[in-house]
Amino acid sequence: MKNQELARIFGEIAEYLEMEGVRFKPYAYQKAALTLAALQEDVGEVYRRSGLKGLRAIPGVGESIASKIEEYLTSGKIAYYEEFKRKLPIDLDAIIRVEGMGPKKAKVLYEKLGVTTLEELEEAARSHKIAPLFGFGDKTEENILEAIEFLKRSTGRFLLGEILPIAQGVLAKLEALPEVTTVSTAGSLRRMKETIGDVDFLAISAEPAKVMDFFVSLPGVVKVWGKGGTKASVRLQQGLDMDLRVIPAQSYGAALQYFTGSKEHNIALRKIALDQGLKLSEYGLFKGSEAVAATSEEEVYHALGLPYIPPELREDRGEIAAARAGRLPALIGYQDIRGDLHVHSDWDGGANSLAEIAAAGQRLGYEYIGIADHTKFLKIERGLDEEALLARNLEIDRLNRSFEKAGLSFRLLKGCEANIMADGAIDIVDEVLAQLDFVIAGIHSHFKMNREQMTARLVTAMQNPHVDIISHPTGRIIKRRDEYAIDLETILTVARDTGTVLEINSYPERLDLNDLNIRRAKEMGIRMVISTDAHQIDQLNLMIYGLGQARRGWAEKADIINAWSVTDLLQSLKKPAAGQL
DNA sequence: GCCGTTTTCGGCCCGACTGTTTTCAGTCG
Repeated sequence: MKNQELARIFGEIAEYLEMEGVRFKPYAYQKAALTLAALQEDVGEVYRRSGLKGLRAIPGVGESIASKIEEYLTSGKIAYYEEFKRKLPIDLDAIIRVEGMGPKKAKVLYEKLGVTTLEELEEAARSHKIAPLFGFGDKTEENILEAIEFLKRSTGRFLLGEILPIAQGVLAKLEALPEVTTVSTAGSLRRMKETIGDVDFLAISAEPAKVMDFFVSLPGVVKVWGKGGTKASVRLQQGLDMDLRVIPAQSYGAALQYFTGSKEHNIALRKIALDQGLKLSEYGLFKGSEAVAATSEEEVYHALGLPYIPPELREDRGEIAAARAGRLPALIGYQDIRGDLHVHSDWDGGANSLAEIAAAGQRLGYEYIGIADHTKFLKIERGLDEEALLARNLEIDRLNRSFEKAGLSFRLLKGCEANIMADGAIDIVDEVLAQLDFVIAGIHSHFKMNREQMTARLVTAMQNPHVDIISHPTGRIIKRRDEYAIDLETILTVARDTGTVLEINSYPERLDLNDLNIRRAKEMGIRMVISTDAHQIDQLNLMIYGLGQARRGWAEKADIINAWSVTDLLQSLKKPAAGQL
């Protein structure tokens, strides 16, 4: 699938055009890049099916970009892009990551000083060659060096799962201040993106100065970047930056909308405003100088003729068109989960007993928890063999009887997370699989197989009538390991045809399926399960991260089997074919 | 270069900040 490669190339072309000072074209290429990056279908498939005409039907793709896509698909290169790279052989990607450096400055530094890499940029600044240039100065040179230092130290974006607990702690402290009327997070955190750059807070307060003082002296603050009357910016010892803005109550909604983003969503909204003779900014929606809407987000959306759009959808991935057409999904809610189907007990490498897990599940208000212990191939996790699985089942039966006797509407379900071997076989015999309420199967070995083999391996597993769920289907570990080489279209098609459920794994490093894949699966009518993969009961709380991704993937209750009652859930799983038992 | 429930030509997102300039370009979010 070439979508991401093409998106990257068009994004770079946009930067090159920006360098040349070309007007408007960069915007067009940028838009095409964003559309391609978010496109569900393989662009090559679109081309094979409907040719240039099909490509041009993609929003933001016209005659010129369509022919460039064609050129790339047929020859592997785009001459227009190669020409730019030849003329301006700059590592743009690296250089514009330096705060304050953009394409224009990069071009000047290349032409005057021959700077093409981050190292050369640093060298030029250190030897004071930049300050004397026209349009630059001492301060710019200093800032470049500081920004490069920051880049070297920073680890890039943080996992949502690392940041949300920290942000919730700060939020609670701000909420507790008597001077604070209202406070909320904004930005990518509020949209539940899988990784977060920095954290934004917005607050209403009659005494902003006191709130600022409190914010910059929070425990864990190691540096105050800036502190003014209504805005402060700090760094925490974890290396994370946080911003706080105090907003007047009358424009809080417009500010919350604005600072929640995404940028692309906001741009699209402002266009709608313009079409209606209105102007949208962080201060409100204006007709001339009169504010039409500003105090709440709902008001802003309604004044634009749209229903409220939940933050998780605000990525300019079609949510505005859906809102206009009255076809926004009724997203699964954070309270809709009725159980967790992927929990490891101390029968395998997990930390807690079945009774402890059941008690934790009841505290969460769950109706069921599925015990999905590892199976025998996974020695390192003390995976269970057939005999151990059956013994564990007896204990689950015993516990369930005691819950029933106590009048509790809670039960443990008997499952396992079996291993999909290199040939697609499952490491537990069918007779035992058939005695479980559900079977999850996942890949835990041989990660480096080629695309055909890996796809065939998963297809074989899904065709097994005992396999109900595939865990962490793509295998990616954020910032550490890429997806397995798989043909996801084939996987999705077979999942649909065999009625196999795909997991949305809530581990912050996994979030697998991710938001875009969840959306593709949903559109194909594939059912999913949001699971924590908890190895200790504290991790049952990871559910929120999977839920966030499910919402970002437009999932509704009907798409997520553990938002259903235990009866509906069990009925929806595959039945072993007759004669297989 | 793309696009059109006003448009096939004339538009294309907004405001603030910074550092450099004597009125503004570049960058950022």
